[in-house]
Amino acid sequence: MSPRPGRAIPAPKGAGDAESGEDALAASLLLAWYDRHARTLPWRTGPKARARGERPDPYRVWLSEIMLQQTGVKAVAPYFHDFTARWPDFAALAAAPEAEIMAAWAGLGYYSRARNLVACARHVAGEHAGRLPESAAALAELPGIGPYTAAAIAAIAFGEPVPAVDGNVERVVTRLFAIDTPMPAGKADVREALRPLMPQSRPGEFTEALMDLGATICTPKRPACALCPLDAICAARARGEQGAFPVKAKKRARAKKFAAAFVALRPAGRGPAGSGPAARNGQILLSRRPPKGLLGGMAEIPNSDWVTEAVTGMPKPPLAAPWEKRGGEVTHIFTHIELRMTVWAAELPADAKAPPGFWWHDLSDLKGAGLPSLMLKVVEAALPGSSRGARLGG
DNA sequence: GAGCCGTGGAC
DNA sequence: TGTCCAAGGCT
Repeated sequence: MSPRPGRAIPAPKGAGDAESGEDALAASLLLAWYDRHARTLPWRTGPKARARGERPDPYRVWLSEIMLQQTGVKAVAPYFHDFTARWPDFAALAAAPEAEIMAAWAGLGYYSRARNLVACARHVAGEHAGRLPESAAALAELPGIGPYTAAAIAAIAFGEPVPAVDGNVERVVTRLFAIDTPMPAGKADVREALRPLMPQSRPGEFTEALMDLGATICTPKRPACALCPLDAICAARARGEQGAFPVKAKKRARAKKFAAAFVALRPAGRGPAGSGPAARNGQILLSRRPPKGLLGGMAEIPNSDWVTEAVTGMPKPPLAAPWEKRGGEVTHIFTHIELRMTVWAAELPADAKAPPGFWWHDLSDLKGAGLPSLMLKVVEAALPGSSRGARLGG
């Protein structure tokens, strides 16, 4: 049960202990590698500027860390640019309407992050004069900031030598020390194994180095051990068992669910009648999901209850109209649900009123509607081509 | 501790 | 086609 079976002699943990020789070596090797191979990312301060004493903007570090929770760098980058351009600091973000921020987050997923982002920004702006607290312990009190994010911000933005264990670090460290405690319980072992490695001088860069190593060299499949700075001291590598770490439990199968979506359209209220298919210049009926739960707080295409059996007829629509099945079926995969939505559409008169809680939105500004990806798929199925310009992953 | 909570890319 | 996974947090 030792957290570090790969080490021959456990390091003493007494107060004031210097790093063990092996720990210091590992940290030194990793930082030297980072100096040559650090990824350049929009929210970072690179090794050269760091050496001049510069630190990254805590607001940008915080924003990036929230966006990067369970989300790849490639997906985050355009959202990060958009957010920092529109809201450059805590005060600006705190002053923005929540619906606007939710719409800007649309497509990035895990929408509770956006709600917590707003709550956190307002708390920091209101209670902390627009500045983040600097310790991991204090950061962890803020909404949307858990153990990992608190440690990452504290280390990267404020220089606190605390171990931040994300998926990358988990993989690197379980392999380095051959830690075989199954996740997520084993995360505590990873944290304790990492703690004595944390360099006092460059904890932020050390944290970034672990993540870069995990993202580019110590990958889940086919790790590039020949290029790894820790190759010679890696316990899993010595055994030839890199693929065995980290140990994880199997995931449950996804539940299948069925529903119907209702794409209600009305022509533009004024101006010349459009030539060709009038719908793309018209409006679409939207509603808002309950504040919590799946897609909580997001705009949506009106839709039926989600049930476990295939839908045969037409469920109750949001308003009376000549509904027709159009665009077949949309399949969308969530983390734990596979959803199949049949798409119904109807053209309404230009003066059709939106029922209470619903509103009409211009199809020419579909992106501004802030629809999550599932709902964009529904629109695309009903009106091919209409979502051009929206973020649809193509 | 375990389930819930998005999305898109890689293999 | 199915599976895993990505800088996790909340309940």
